[in-house]
Amino acid sequence: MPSVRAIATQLSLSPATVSRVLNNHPDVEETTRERVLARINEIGYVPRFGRRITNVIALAYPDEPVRNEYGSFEPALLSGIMRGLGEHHFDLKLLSIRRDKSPDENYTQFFMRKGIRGVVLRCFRHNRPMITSIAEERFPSIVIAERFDEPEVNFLRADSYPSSRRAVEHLIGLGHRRIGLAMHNVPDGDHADRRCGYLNALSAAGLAFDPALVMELPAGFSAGEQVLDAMLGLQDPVTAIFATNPMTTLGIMRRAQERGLVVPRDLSLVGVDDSDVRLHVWPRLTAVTQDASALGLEAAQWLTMVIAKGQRDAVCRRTIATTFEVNGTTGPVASAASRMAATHSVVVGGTPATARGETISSDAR
Amino acid sequence: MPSVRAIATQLSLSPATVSRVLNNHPDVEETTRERVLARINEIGYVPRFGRRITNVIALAYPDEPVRNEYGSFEPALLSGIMRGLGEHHFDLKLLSIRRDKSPDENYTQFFMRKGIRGVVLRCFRHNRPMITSIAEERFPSIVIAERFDEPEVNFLRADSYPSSRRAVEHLIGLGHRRIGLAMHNVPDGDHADRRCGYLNALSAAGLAFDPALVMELPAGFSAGEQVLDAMLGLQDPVTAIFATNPMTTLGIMRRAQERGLVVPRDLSLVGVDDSDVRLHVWPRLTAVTQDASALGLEAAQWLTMVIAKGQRDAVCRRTIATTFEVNGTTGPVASAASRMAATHSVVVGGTPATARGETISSDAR
DNA sequence: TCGTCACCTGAAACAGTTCCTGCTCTACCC
DNA sequence: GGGTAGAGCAGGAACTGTTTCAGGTGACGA
Repeated sequence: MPSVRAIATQLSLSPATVSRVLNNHPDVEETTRERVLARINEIGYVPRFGRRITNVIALAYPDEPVRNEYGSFEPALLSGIMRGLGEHHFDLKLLSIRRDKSPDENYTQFFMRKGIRGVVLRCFRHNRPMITSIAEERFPSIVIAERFDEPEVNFLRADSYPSSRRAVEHLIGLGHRRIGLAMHNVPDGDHADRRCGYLNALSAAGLAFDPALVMELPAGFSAGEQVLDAMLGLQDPVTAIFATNPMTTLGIMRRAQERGLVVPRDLSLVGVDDSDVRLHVWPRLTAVTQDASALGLEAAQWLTMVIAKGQRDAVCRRTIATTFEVNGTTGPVASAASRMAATHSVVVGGTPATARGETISSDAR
Repeated sequence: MPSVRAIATQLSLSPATVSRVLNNHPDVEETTRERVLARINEIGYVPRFGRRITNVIALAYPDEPVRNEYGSFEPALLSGIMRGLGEHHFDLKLLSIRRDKSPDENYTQFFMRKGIRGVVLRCFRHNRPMITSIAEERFPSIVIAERFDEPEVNFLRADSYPSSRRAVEHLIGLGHRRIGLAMHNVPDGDHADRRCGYLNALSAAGLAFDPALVMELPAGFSAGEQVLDAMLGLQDPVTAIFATNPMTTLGIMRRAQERGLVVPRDLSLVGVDDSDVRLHVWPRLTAVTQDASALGLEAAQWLTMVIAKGQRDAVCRRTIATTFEVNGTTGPVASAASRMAATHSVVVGGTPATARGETISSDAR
C-alpha cells in the first residue's frame, strides 16, 4: 500500500527526495535521509514496477557467491530454492552483498534498490553480525543452515546433533576408542552440534575426552592431508575419524589411500554429505547426510508465502532432521599390530606423516 | 530510446495495449499483438524501471535449473558469471524457461516480461531448437558449452577435441590397444569432439575401430556400473576407458574398485573434469579438464559489454582451450594373465560382470 | 554588500502498468 | 426480425518510481 508519494506527503517531502533516499543518491541531507528511512522501516514499503508489485526474492551471499569448496551444497540449495519459488510465481536474483552494497546505505536500502522483497541468506563464518543487522532492520529474510538465538532472525537448518552422536556411537560400537574429530574452525551452530554429538557420545560410553584428537582447520582450509598425517602421527594414533565437512572427508580418504591404508580395515571414516557425493566414491562413505535441496525448497516456500500474505512478523525457526547412513568406510577396529604396520611402514606416496603443529588445536573449551 | 508510448503512437495504439502485449495479457487481438511484436523486434526495445533502464541479465535453463548431476559444472559456471557481471554493474536472475514461459508468447516477450536485457543460455540435449529460435528473434544471448553452425547463435565453449585426442594417444603410448569410450548419448558438439578425438587418435596409430568398444548411455543416465561391467564382459575386454562425463568417470572408478580391480594396474581410466573433482579422489584422475568458471566469466563479460554498448549485431563464436592432465589413473597395460585374473576371479561385491545389451551401441556412424 | 558556488529540494516530465469505462460485434431468445 | 446480454478488445485516466531541470538557501570571499 505505502508508495513513495505517500511517504513523501507524510513527511512533507517530494517523491523525488524519497526516491533519492531509496537509491542512495549522495545529494540528500543526512537528517532527511534518516527521517525517510525511519518511516520506511516503520511503515513497510514494497518496490513496485509501474503499478505492479515486484515479485522477486534474492539469494544473497555475504561475500563471494556460489563458492564450490562446499561441494554440492550450493547447487543442491539453488535447485531447491528454484523449485520452492514456483507456487507464488516469484523470480530469483543472485546477489553479493559485499560487492554491490554501498557502505553508507543500510541493508533495507540495498535490497530495495535491487528491487527485491525478501532474501534467503547464505550464512558463512564471519557474517553473523551482518545477518543480525539485516534481521534487526526487519527486512524479510531467512537464513540457511545456521542457528541464531536472536528472536528476530528467521532460520532454517538441519540439526546434525543426533546423527553426529549416532555416528560416533556407531564407531564406539565397532570397538573404536581413539576417535578423531576433524572440523572447520567455524563458530556456527552446525559445527557446534557436531562437536557436541561427538563429546556426548564419548562421555555416554564412559570414554575420556582427549583434546589432542580434535583438529580444527582454519576457515577455508579443505585439505585432508594434514588431518590424517597429524592424527596418525600421534603417540597413540586414532583408529577412526569423524570429519564434519564433505571436502575434508574426501581429502582424508584420498590421503589414507595414498598412504596405502585400506579403508575401513586400517581406518574407519565418517563424513558429512550434502547431496549424494558419498555414493560416488569407493568405498561408499558412511556419513551424516543433510538434504540441502530440501532446505532451499522450504526456505523459498516460507519466504514467498510470508511475503505474499504480508505477514511481516512471521517467525521461522525450524530445524529439519538429518540422517546417519552406514556405508562402506566404517568397520571393526583393527588389532594394534596391523595398525602399526599400516601406519608406519606402508607409505606409498607423498610426504611422510609428520604432524604440523599449527593446525592442531588442543583447546577443548 | 524507443518507449512503450513511442511504439504506441507509431502504430496508432495506446500505451496500455503495447503494455498488454509485452506482458502477454490475453485480451488483445492477434493481429494487433503481431503488429506490436514485429515493431518491437524491429526497433529494439529495452525494459525500463521508471526512467532508469534495467541492467539485469539472466542465466536461463531450458528445463530444470541447476541440475547437479553434472558435477561441479553448474556452481563453477555460476561463480564465473557472477564475477563477470561486476564491470558493468549488472544483476543476475535465474530463470527456467519451460516452467515460466507461456506457450503462446515468444522468447523476446518472455525475457522482456522478466525485465532482462540479455540471457546466458545453458544448452542441454534437446534444446537446440529452442536456442536457435531465441537467436533468430535476435534477443541478446550467448550459449554456454555448445557449438552451433547457425550464424545467429552466439556461443562460448571449450574445445575438447585436442585434449581428447591427446588423452587417447596417451593411452596408446602406454601400450593400450583395447580402449573403451563411454559417453552420453548427446547430440552436441562437445561429445562429438570427444568421440572424434578418440577415433582420430586410433586411426593415426593404425588401430582398427571396434564399435563394440563404444558405449552410449541414455541421457541423464550417470551410473558407471553398467559401463564397466559391459566393457569387461566382452570376449576381448578393454584395458582402458575414456569417459566423457565427470559423474560417469567416478562411477566407473567406484565400480572398478568395488570389483577389486586396482586402478591403474588392472584398468586405466581417463575422465573429464569441470573443476577440481579429479583431485579429490584417489588415485587422482587423469582427465581432460575444462574451466567452467572461465566460461561463465567470459560469457557474462561479453554479454554485458554488448548490451552496454548497444552492439545489437555483435558476434561471439569463441572456443577456449581445454587441457589434458596426467594423474594417477593411467598406467602401462598389464599382461593378459593378470588381467584375466583381475577381471574374472576377484569379485568383491555387487553383481557379477554381465554385459547388458540395451546400453551397448554398435553404431559407429 | 554583493557575487558565486555548493548543497539540497521540488515541480514537471517521463518511464510502465493497471483499473475502469466504453465501444463493437456476435449469439441468443422472444 | 429486433432487442438484449455478454464477450472481446482498446483507450483514457490514474497511479507507480525515476530523472532532469530549475530554483532556493546559506556559506564564503572579494
